[in-house]
Amino acid sequence: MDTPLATVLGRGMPQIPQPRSPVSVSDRMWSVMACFRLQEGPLTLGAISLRTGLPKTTVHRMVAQMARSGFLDRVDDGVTLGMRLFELGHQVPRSRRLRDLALPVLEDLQETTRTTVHLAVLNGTDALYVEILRPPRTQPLPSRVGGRLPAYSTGVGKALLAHAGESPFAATCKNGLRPLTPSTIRNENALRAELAWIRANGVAFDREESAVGIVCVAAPVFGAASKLLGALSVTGRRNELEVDRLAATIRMAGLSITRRLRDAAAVA
Amino acid sequence: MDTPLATVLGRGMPQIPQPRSPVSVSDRMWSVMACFRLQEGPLTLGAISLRTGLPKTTVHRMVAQMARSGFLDRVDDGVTLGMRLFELGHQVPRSRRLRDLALPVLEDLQETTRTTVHLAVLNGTDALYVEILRPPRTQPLPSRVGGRLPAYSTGVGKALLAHAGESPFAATCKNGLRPLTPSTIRNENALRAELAWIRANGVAFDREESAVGIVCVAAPVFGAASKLLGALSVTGRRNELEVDRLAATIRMAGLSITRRLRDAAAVA
DNA sequence: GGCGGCGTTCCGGAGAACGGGACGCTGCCC
DNA sequence: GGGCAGCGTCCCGTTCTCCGGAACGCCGCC
Repeated sequence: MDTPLATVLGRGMPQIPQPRSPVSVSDRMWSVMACFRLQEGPLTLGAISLRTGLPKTTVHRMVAQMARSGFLDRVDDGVTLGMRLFELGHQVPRSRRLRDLALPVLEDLQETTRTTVHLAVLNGTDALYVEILRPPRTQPLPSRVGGRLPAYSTGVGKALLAHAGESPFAATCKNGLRPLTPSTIRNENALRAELAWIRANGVAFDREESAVGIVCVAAPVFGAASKLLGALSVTGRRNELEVDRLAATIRMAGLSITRRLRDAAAVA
Repeated sequence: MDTPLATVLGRGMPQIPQPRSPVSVSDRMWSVMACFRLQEGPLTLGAISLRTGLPKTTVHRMVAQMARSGFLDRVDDGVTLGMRLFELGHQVPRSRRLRDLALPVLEDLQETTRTTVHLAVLNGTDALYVEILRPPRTQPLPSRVGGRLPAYSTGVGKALLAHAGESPFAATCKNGLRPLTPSTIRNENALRAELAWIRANGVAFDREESAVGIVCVAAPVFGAASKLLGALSVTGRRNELEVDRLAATIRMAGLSITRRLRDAAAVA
């Protein structure tokens, strides 16, 4: 994500005239798409060239091709991600199946708790939000469907990390624990202990670890063969949400979804 | 969409040994992604090879590259669309901006009418659903976020088509009007008249034209400079929804969103 | 008029993509 | 057990597509 393509390409580092590691077109296409940021308008070819480190000519050609294929859209003065990507994104089965089966339970949870409900999956070392239900007419929290946060710093993320086995944990430690707030876990051993606690108790708490003033309770969701599929959480402002009282409710919701997933798997 | 890649590639037609029209990798990648269908499990390499018309070896290599880039995910026994696509799909600005600004109004509409609310944009000659709000605990309608239907056959679609200018209308006629139900408009002149009526009245009705037993009322949404951005609709079962009584409400909602979009554009 | 930035076109060179062919594996059926 | 169909994978010579520097036309601005 933050890897500048120049690194991947072995460019922008003139001091080392490496034979230039072979780069697939697929890599280049990815890097072009990845340089679009949320909350930004269209990008010019020049901007894309700058961000990817690809020569202007190359960007020109690739954008033309990708626009023909529908990956990108040409708008009045620039380029944006294309509607075909929107379409494809909603067909990704990993998120889709989970979401569809979890939705009724999430709705119940949303209605009984009157708070914001999150559903997330683990992607690399990040928690990636798959669905968010907000109570109508409230100041929305900053979380976004399709957005991601480091797993160790959020409730859903820790619930995921706790049940995902050793390798994501190791990767997390290797990446380093950068604190988002004063309360974010910043120590490998503390994280290990926290995850053990989460495994033992079936819920994860987030006490202002991802954003100041925001707290949350989360529980994991499993599929057939006890495979970790995702996690759900209830989130709110510190003075409006009593996380301890909701722990049992969230665990319950997690188990409900797990049950639904297993039943669906049995039918299919 | 339904174009077999073999055609694009000039393959599979041995009788004409054309010099083989040049095909970009981007096209091939697109065709690989496009052969995944909703409600389907993972595909094997062989299946992808079959659907795209690409040689097995080529598919093997491309899938490997695309999986490395995150476009695809390798699962136990096959390949699926990757989580990165999910992520990218949610950043597409055309749908994102519209959705974000329309959402509060859609929620109000959902709450006051207690029915399913749709938000869609025009993509080619199809209506592409960008957001759907369903009343909790109801039998869901078949529509899907990220799904598409021919514009001429749905309420939102006709509202879009009516205000999209001549070219989408011409394309629609060229594609042919395939009826989805006995009530679907199947005549070019009838469609033209219907669209004129919609422009004059500001709302579009769908009386079981896209699915038997399903009716809907729709209205367009415009942005700055009166540019058509999308359309919204309220949908329900024939015996539960009185479309005529809701016409004014939907028009009102459409205008509210239009206003919000203009205000937001003025600020930005 | 000079200039910086934009998007665009051209074209020779080269390296990534291509795909036929062959291999090892599994599961199925005679 | 042998044959076989289908799977994923690997090898490797060919070649076609991608690559990107250079140059161009265009606008808006000091």
